[in-house]
Amino acid sequence: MTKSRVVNLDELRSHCQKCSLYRLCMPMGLEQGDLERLDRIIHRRRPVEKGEYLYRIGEPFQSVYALRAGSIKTFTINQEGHEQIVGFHLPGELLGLDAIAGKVHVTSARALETVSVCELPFERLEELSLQIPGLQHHLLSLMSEELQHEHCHLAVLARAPVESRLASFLCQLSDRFRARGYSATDFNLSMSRNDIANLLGMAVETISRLFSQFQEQGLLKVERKHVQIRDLPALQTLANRCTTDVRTESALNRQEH
Amino acid sequence: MTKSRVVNLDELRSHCQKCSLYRLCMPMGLEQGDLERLDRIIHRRRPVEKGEYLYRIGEPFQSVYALRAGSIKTFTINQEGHEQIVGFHLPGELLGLDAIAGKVHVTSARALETVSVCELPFERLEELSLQIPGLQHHLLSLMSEELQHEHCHLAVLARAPVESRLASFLCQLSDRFRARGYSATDFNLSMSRNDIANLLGMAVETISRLFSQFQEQGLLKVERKHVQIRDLPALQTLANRCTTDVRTESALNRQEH
DNA sequence: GCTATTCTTTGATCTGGATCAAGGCTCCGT
DNA sequence: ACGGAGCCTTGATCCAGATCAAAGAATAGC
Repeated sequence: MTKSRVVNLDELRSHCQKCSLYRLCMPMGLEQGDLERLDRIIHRRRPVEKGEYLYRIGEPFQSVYALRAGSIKTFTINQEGHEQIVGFHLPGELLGLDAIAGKVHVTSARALETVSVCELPFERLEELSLQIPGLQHHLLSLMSEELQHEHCHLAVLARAPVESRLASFLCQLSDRFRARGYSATDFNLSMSRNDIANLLGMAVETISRLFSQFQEQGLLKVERKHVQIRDLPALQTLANRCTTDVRTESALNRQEH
Repeated sequence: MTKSRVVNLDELRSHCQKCSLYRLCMPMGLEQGDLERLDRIIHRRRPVEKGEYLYRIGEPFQSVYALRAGSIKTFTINQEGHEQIVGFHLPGELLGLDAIAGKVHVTSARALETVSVCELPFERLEELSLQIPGLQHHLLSLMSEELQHEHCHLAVLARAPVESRLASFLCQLSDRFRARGYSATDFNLSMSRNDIANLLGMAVETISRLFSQFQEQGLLKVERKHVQIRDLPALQTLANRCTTDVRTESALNRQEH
């Protein structure tokens, strides 16, 4: 997250072959030729600034987006116009897959900081999936992971007391940073307390109080956006997650070959 | 739901061509030949009795299941062994897609009443998806719908007061029954109050009180498992759903060609 | 058909976390 | 450097809905 504020324009123009993330967003073991075919359908878009939208609810669905740097929140809007965050996204993740069925975006995606993305026109991606071995399976797997992840989130919202919710959120972030080669215990939150509260179905004030409480208990140090986890095992115990979150697990496996 | 208790053995042995549900579970517009190829990979399993498991968390993932008759609940188990229901499933739905990524089931599926299912070995389904036009897209669409549906559920759990939760649940059921050609206002709940409470993240007592309250308000009549919706619009207003739930919407579209 | 068990309803109480209120910090633009 | 607009924190109060308790249906097992 720290690194993501620096946007290297050369890097933006670079190809999958050189992208340190392609193991996360695309299947491993792709032939060189396949990687090139994939590369050819990808539009490398200019950076999206903090607060800008990658796509909005209701827009026609054309492409999915692979996040290369920075972080993004996705959310729905209910009938009162209230925003409900469904997730935060880190580099290597594919966004927009939930719009396949309706051909219209059902969530909005908004940059939490400057991000760079690869745009993958979905129809062409589907065509390629019929041809490149493993690509179809990879897409299905990614969606399946997302489903699993939502199951966990759902269980948290349905049952967990507030301490567990925040602990669970932090542990999950920790895992995801680790999977990306960043520190698992020392990171910046790119989202506001408000956004965290929204995701976890609680009030901002409660988030704030919990951060203070966790700090007093020696579980972590927090200053503004910066979090340093002091006792990850204790935090994990607090989190008591439904099942190990596979999203991070499989990302790790992929990372390690 | 009412009909589902009668299990016709002839029907169980019948093929996709004759199945009234194939429009729901499989893509429409399949060539006769394609439908036969699909049909050939399907195992028609004997009925699963109420309370029996279709699959359990941790079991190796081999197949997805198309529900033909009856209803099923799927749930995760948290570390205290507590069951968290993630959904109820009606005829025409495909179950088990969340296990693709990990090759292991991450939810358990348990019959709420006697059900019949078609088992589709997933590897063979994947192979077919590379060959039959539209099948790959259909699978992706189904998963995408599921994701959307979970987003809605998530929004309900995060924000909605109890009245909205139950109203939302009932409206959704109503829609899904309608999409299947059953009455949208008159149906039986195959799940217990406990299961409903669990899904919606509330206490059984609250569910019970709300049913009484809704009845007093003239929104519905409820007796034991049987629900008769009297004022669907009012219920929908109460529900105030995040976005129209696409799962039922697209099923309707498919039904009507 | 009878008893045990599980499911459902209703009432009374209690509490976790929301809401309300207010002051301090940051970061932004000028 | 300064002023203003959001953020974030902390404290005080309140209430929606959980929990506890108990009795009445329904179903299953014998």
